[in-house]
Formats: sequence, structure tokens, C-alpha cells
Amino acid sequence: MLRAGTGAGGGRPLLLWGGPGDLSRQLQHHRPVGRPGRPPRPGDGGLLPRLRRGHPFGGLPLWDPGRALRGPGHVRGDGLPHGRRRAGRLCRRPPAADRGRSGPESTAGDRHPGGGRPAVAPGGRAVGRHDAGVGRLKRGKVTRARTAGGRDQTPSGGWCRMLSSDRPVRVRIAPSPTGPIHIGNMHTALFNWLFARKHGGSFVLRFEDTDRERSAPEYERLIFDEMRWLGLDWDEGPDIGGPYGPYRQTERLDLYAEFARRLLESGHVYPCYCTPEELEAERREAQRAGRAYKYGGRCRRLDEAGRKAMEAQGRRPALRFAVPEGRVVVIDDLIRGRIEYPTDAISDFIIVRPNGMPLYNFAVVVDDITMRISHVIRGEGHISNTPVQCLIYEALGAERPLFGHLGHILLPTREKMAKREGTAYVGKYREEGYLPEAIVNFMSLLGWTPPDGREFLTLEETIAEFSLERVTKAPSVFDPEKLTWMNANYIRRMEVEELARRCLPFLEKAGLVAEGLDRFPTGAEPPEPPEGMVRSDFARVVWVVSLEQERIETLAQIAEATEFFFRRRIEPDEKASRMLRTPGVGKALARVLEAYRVHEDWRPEPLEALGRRLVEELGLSARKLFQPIRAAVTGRVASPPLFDTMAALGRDLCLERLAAAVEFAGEVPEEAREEQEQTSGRPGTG
RNA sequence: GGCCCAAUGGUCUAGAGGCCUAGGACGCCGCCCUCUCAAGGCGGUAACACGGGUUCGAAUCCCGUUUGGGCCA
Repeated sequence: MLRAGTGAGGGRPLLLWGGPGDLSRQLQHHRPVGRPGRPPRPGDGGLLPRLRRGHPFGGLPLWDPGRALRGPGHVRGDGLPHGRRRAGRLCRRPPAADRGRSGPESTAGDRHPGGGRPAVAPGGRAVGRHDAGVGRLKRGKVTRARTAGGRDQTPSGGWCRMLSSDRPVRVRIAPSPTGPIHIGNMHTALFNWLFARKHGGSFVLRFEDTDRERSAPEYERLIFDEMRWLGLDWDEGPDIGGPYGPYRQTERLDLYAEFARRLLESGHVYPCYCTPEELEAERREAQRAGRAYKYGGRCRRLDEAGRKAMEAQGRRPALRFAVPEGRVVVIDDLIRGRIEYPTDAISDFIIVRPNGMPLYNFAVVVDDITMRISHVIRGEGHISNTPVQCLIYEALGAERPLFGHLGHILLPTREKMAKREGTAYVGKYREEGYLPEAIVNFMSLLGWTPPDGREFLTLEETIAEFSLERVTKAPSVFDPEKLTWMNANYIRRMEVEELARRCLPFLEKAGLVAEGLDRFPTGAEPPEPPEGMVRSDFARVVWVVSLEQERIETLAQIAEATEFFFRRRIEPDEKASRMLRTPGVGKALARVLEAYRVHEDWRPEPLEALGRRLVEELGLSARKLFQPIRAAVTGRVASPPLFDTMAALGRDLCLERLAAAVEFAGEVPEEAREEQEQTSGRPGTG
């Protein structure tokens, strides 16, 4: 325990003035921070705004020394031999004796004979409480212990106990609404969501919007929107509320003030009057001397007179945390195993600025405590924040959550994804016609694999298989090509009608079909087509889409791929033009036109039968005849199978285009072609 | 600069001391199928970062180096 005068760090008093019995005096002393004579108001920099009346946590017994940090190992004072610690590299592993041999198994396996996996209800949610799915630490970090009988040993005590929690699972993500949300953030959200769903817990959404200049409501909406689009629903959040709100940091300032007050009262925190200039000087000095910068602790040593003197100068204090000396903070990371931090490496850090704004590490802890967060699953960038946060939990006497640090998601350039840069915005992929199922499936495989190595999993399957145990430590590169491949797979496996429905917005946007086709009942007169397009109903769209289904990789590609089905007139592209102008083609097409003109049955098979007869009649290969026909009716040299295409195109369009092609191919006699090409532009067909 | 995290083909990964002649997937290349383009089938290319140690045996455990990354400053 880190408390007044009892810190294990060599008995150095942490309280700066008086003892715990002296609280009223401390408070008296600090109240003037606002300004004497009136109660502090928010915004006047007061450290101690009045606790909001009736706040759910107003009367919370957070300061409960008995409850705090039960069990071994959170922060230990016995630490390591000093020599070892100073020697630069500190021991990151527990001594072998307390590692493998004693067995890191949590009790999960015992409580869930079925391999620690709670039953998943049909809805995909596990029922009831459970150990948070942490059967063991990552392999490699801690060796699995076995008894002679081969059964996993469950120690009666030991640090591994920290790996399970009997609290209900509550996880969160806390994005800053300062920009569009990228794959990296979504990845963290996904893993939290999966964890919550797997364990029947709650998934909380909260905004860290204290950066008021960059935060904006439209970004909040964007985050809601894209999370919903991906199917990541939240149980509590700024929009839907919940029992532990509010869910925006800017609405929780009173809470931070209240917790800061408690810390001040308990002596874990002291007012620091140093100015930025003084601090900067100290820092430079440290740098010149070649040692790591650590706050020198001038204000920590200040007595009451000293503080009065400072305030007399009109200085307003920040609140600084008195980091205990000579101890080691132990974090048993759910993904990485044990990580140890000597507190000597941690500088006394500020938790509240002179203007009253809480700093990140303090605010998250307050939020996570009051929102009863049980597991903090976040990016590895937060590893170094964790010991600092643990110190705050301890000082507050609060049970800390279990931590799990995910590897970062990197851009293909191996850079970390940062907001405002890079290419991996969720919204971008949405616009390009990526399916949310595919994106989620793909993201789930970044840093995780199911035990059987499957690559295609539904959300339900992913929930059922998910465990932190199988999460990778190393960062992973986001590979857009593989995403595209996966997306194409999802498109191919999809029900055609559903696919057509999803393609519709892209076709509409390209101006190829009228809006809302799928709302017109079958058989009803379809709406007027856009300018230059043929009239299509939804059934025709389904037909056309079915022909391109295995040829498109994204929904957005549907427009370009099917354009010629919808346009009244087409122009052959360059390759098609060349094909149509190949000697002999005009003549052959003239015969083809003649034959199809008297042909009535426009289903694919009869069309093909006729085509094959023409091949024989003309003494050509199938390829030599079909390619020009394709060029004629589609204006391209690549398309879905020719006769399926012709069937979907319809008799009128085919005959029109064939005729135009004959003209296009035949109007220029071979000898004159060269001059002709120079003098006239390319004539359109159709 | 200090501290921390990580390291299997170009990329995502499997791997729990012997099942490893390192498996799967994306990409790339070739072949088959074929009216074109796809899809599909078959085959190929390509990795344990390096150096020490522990062990009968190391991709796997330990130490160091290197290289990436993070936090603080």
C-alpha cells in the first residue's frame, strides 16, 4: 500500500504536511486555489470544485484501504536487489521459481471444465460470469506448469491470481472525436467488442473529448456511424447513456476534481508551483548532465510556509503525484505476460494542470474506476502509461482492471496509423464498396487466429472462438490487397439478390439506374431511367449483377463493370475498336447480324447454338468469331460469357450494336483506312 | 538521451523443446479449364534477424547484439 508514511519505499513520508488527521487543515490550505472568499467555479482553475450533488459516485467508498490491492504483487516494495535494478536492464521476468514451476494457471480452467470456455448462448453471448478468459499467459513468457499427472496446477496464491477476475466483464473504447476513424482504432474496438461478447460482458463507448479545439460533434457521429456499420454495437455510450455516465470526459470534470481532492487529502498528490520555464531549465540541466530527466521534487519538499510563499507570488499549482521510491510496479499483461517497472524510473507526474484540466493518465483511471471497467484492452502504445496508472489506482484504493496490450496495426509503409494521415480510414473502404463483414473478418485476423486456422469466419464464429490467449504480440501490417481478396470472396459467396441490393447505391451514384429500384414491386412499371440509359427494373439489375458477381472485388467496381448493360449507346474502347477493324471482321459480323436478326429465342443456350453454327459456317475458331461479337455488343474485349451477356442485354440492344459495329468495321475499306484514321475521329457505334 | 515492447517468406500467420525436410493464406510465377475476363483446380517462388548459452536435442527457454516501434523528456 502506498499511503501516508507507510510507503514501503524506505519509510520516506509521502505526506508533506501533517498526518491523515490533519486533513481539514490541508483542505483549508488548498481551498484558496480558486480564490478566497467564494466557492471555486468550473473554469476558474479551482482544484476543488464542489462535488456534484447526487452524482452516482459522490458517496462511493473508493477509499477503502481494506479492499485495496488485496493479493500479492501489484506493487511490491521488496523489489529486486538495488544493484540489479541499477544495472540498466531490470529483470522483466519473475524469478524462475515463481514463474513456471508454480504454475501461472488462473482458476479459469477449474471453473470451466470445458476448457475454460463459457457456453455461448444462441444469441452469441455467453451467459453469466466467468473468468475473463485468461487461462494462462502467453506461451514463452511463462511456461505452463504441469503436475506429474499432467494436470494443470492451480496455485493457491501467487501473482497469477491477478489474471482472473470475478468482476463482470466490462470493457471500453475511448476514442477522441477529432477525426475520421482508422483501421487501427477499429481494430482495438473490435477486439474489445469480441471480448465483451464472448464473455457476456458490456462494451462501453466513451469519448475523450478534452481536446476541445479538435473535438467535434460530427466526428462523434462519424464514429457512431462507422461502428454501427461494422456491426459493433455498444451497451453504454454518449448517445444511449447507461448507468455509469456521463460518457464524455468534458461532462465529467467534477468527477476528476473530486478524485483529485481525495488524492490530495490522502497525500498521494501535492501542489506543484513550478513554472514551465523552471521545469524546462531543470530538464535542460538533466540533459546536459546526461541523465534521464525526472522532476526534482522541489515542491514535494515544500512545507506549508513555502507553499504560502508561492501562492503569495500568485502562482497557481498543478497537482503532482508523489511517486513512491524504490518499488516495482508489476503488471501481468494478459497478452504479454509480466512486465515490471521500477518506480524509480517514474518521475513525479502531473495529474491536474494549474487550469484544472485533468491529464490523460489521471482521467482514464478515474473513468475506468467509475465505469467499473474490468479489462483494459488497448494498443501497446499504452504499455508505458500503465505503471503510472497503476500507481493512481493504488493511491485511490481501487481495484485495478486487468490489462492486455495489443500490437499496433501498421500501414503498409510500416508506419503507425495516425489520424489525418495514411490511407486506412474505415470510411474510405466503405465508400469503395468494401463489405463490413469482410472488413471485420479481415481485422479480426490481424493479430489473432482461431485455433483451427480458418480464415473465413462469421461474427458469431469469431465470438465463439475468440480468446486473448491467441492474440499476437508483434505489430501487424495492414495489407489492403488481402482485404480486397477477402472482400471479393464475400461478394462471391453472397446471395445475388442481396448483392444486387448492395450494389444499387453504387449504380445509382454512377447514374446508370433510377433510384430506389428495389422498392418497385416486381412486374410494376419501373421508373424512368436516367438520361441515356435503358429502362431497367430490379430483376434486370439482379441479372446483370449475377453476371459480374465473380468478376468484381468491391461493390464500387460494379458500375464500371456493368455500364454497357445500362447505356443506350456505347463506344468501343481502344482494344475493341482495333478488334472490330481487323480485316474480315466486318464481313463476318454482317453475317452474324443477318443470322441473329431472324433469330427469336434470346435465351443463352439457343443464342450459343446459333453462334456455334456460325463458327462452322464461317470456318473460324470460336475465339475468332466470338471476340468480335463481344466487342460489338459490349464495346470491350472482356466481359462475362458472351451469350449470357447477350441474353441480359436483350435482343434490341444486341441487334442495334451489331449493326453499328458492322458499319464501324465496314465503312472504311482496308486500303483507305490509314488516311481515314488521320482525318476523322473515331465514329461512335450503337 | 532514459525506460519499455516486439522480432517465422514482401504481407497476415501456425508453432507450447523431438511430431519441422518449418504448415496455411494473400501476393507473384507457371500449367489446366476456357469464347474473352474472372472464378476454380494443380504446381512453384519465398522465412525462423544475428551471436552466444542451456539441453542428448532449440523456430520454441536464457543472455547479448541488431533492427523496428512506443512512452517520457
